[in-house]
Amino acid sequence: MNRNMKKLSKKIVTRFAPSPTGYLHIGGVRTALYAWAYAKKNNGTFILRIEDTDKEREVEGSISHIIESLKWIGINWDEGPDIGGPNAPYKQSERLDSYKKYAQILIEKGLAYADPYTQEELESFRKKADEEKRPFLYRDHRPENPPVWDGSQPLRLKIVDIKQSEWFDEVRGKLTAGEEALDDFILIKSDGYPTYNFCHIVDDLEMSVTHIVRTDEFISSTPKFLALYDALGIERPYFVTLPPIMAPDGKKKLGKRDGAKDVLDYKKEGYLPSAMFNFLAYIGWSPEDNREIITPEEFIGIFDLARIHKSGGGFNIDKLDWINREHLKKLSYEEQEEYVFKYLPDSLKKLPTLTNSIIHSITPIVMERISKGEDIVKMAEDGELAYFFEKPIYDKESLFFKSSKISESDKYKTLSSYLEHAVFILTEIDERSFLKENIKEKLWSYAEEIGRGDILWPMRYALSGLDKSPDPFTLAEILGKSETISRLNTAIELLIK
RNA sequence: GGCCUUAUCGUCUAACGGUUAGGACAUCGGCUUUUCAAGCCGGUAAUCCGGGUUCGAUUCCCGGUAGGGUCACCA
Repeated sequence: MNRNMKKLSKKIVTRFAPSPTGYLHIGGVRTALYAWAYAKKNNGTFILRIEDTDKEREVEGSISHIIESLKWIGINWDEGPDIGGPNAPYKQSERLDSYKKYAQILIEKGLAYADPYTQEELESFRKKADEEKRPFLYRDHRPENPPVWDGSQPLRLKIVDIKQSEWFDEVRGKLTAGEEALDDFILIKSDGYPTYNFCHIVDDLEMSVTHIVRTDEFISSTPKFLALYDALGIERPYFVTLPPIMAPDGKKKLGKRDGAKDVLDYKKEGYLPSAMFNFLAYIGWSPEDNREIITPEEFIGIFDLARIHKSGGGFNIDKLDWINREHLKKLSYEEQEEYVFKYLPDSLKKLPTLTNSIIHSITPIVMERISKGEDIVKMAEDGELAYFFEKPIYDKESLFFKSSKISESDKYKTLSSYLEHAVFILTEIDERSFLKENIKEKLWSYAEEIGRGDILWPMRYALSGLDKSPDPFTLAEILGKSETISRLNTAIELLIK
């Protein structure tokens, strides 16, 4: 099947092509997400390709880390370095023969030549141009009789048609660039590896990539790519330019230096992959309706290149937290329990009092107070969970409600008598009916009689030992009848001692 | 600096010549409530500036301003 036939069949092929220079941050994942979603939506092919032609910047273990990151978010690929495919290999360092082949074609066409200059000579050209306040262009120094390329020197593309460039971008529309954007760029470095500028085009050609999805930093070099497409006589792909992701201050592009974290850090912090997916999908794209919460399936269904934004979107952690909450709410009860248990500190997990039943009971309480797993750790550290597992310790003065109507004289005796009465009422409740609604109902008229705050606050405090906690009825149900009464009696003893 | 590109509430965005400029996050207030959280209801808040085109500009054009990108033997 030749290229024209492929074109006719209109099979959409996109790719994500990271360099193995470290972890993947949200910018990279967002790019992958859009390329993937577009292929999925159109029943096309999504390829993962590793651009490892810069051996100096390569970081050991990056590839598996990148793969793990993409998989966590739910992105899968039809062809890639780990699973192979019809256009294998998918690591550029293993495709050097292809690049040599196309380089040879260009040499034969007289469109590529060896660069005879040393790095020092180039540097002085640059410096001179800089001093004269004009842009440096290699082609101003293009050698008249370049040596035969033997592989030890860089191979450059000879730009034969210096002109204004013009192309169409699926997001930005018509784009243009001045002549300065065109220069004799390096195709193959002196170390034998191709440059990105060259090899990504060869690979995209050989892998039949139809849509190039990437961020806007490549707009400036697109004229060079166009020159290469022309030199090789190949058809231009569709360009899909994504807006940059800005740092939280909205002032500059988000980069690793500005705190762009490894996406897997978000996993560690307890963000759900579906929430991260949702969040990333909305940095640079928005749906026609006003929905804010979206599943991957829904996203693929309504994703549309025409609705990709032109301007940069900021990274808003508050919004991510909110989205994560919304996704947490959508989890099943069992999943929520697992989630809560997962983030409990080991110190709590080891406690014999930590039963499945307790986990079951505290899950809703925890879930409505957190937006991510890290918050559970924080709650535990702040002692906001401890009272479920061990008896609270507190000062007896704190048992008194702030706007208590109890008179100062005999206040300990008065409050202890209130609590004794509460214990009496609770004792009457059958163990099986020791549920919050029931407890509240039984206690309510007495609470109304003496003043709600004067009994509900002390009760809650006796059960939790904290200024802030869930309501006493909920606490009583979770702790159970005997523990509840035991803790109330402890408070009574403290008061009358 | 050259070239390119972008511009709506504090933040992210909707609007494809005619809307009381909509929504979300954040924030503030109210309801509920013994406290916290959650929930519900409500408020404050925006078209960068200046010219055009048009009966009418957030929207189209030009200029300015500000932000971003890029000018590598990095991708």
